Amino acid sequence: MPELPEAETLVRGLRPVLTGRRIVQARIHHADVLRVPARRFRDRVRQRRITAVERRAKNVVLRLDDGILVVNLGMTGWLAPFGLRAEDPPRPTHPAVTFRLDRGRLVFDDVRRFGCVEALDIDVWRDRDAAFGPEPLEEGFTWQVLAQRLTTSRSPIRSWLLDQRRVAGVGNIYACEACYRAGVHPRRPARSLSESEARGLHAGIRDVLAGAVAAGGTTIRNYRDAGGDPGEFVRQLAVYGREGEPCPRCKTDVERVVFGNRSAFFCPRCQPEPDS
DNA sequence: AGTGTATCCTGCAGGC
DNA sequence: TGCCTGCAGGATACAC
Repeated sequence: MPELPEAETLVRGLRPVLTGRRIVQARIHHADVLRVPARRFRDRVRQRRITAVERRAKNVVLRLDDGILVVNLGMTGWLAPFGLRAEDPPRPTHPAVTFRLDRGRLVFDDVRRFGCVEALDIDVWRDRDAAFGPEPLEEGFTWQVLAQRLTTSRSPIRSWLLDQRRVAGVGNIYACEACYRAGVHPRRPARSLSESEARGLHAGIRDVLAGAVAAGGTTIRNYRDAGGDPGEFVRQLAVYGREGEPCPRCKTDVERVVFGNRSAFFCPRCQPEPDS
């Protein structure tokens, strides 16, 4: 579910209320969101203070005074703060982990439990962090950086964009939307993009992600921010989830095609088929 | 190196 | 109403 804009929105809501808090204890309701035995996890976070709240790729990163707490939200993950804001969010329906804090509590809620919560040593996190591709909204992500990276791969551009080692934080919604904005068919081999198409894709990625952050993310079904509110970007989606509806630009019906196990949405006229 | 398939899990929408 | 199928914002492992 959550891609970069959703994780970023969540982080922005959590940062002011979690920074400086101390984890008194963790309660595990569903150990399958952990990667180590529950007891080991609890021991690693007990009495640790949260020193910073950040995002990397699609992950919520809580820096602790000793180690790092990384939350991958998976498809339906959500972090809900209670007793920390003027108003509490709605009660979680599928709590997996509850962190009791020195004031209030933080609940990791996850319907499908594809998400995961890990307490890592700083050096383990450093390696993990280094394996992600560039953050697309940071200054260093220029169109030249993207164009250069595209040249090494024959994989379809939509699949390429989903690989977190190549560019961090892009998921299926924004990959489809970025391809649309660039006028590039989602199945085009990455290295077949011309220089001007790479420029267009770069702009498409940045604009769609920045727009989605500004709108508080996209809520298709489950996504909620720290206050429990949905994101509004769904109204600005041009193709994702809009099979059979008119392309905003040329009015041709949007199509859906499945490859790499995921649906891709595109306008057959604005994003012509690759030669095959 | 790429692709298709399967897996984890729950919920919901649509067809009959 | 109930049952069935397919689908879902992610990530990974496998065989070919």
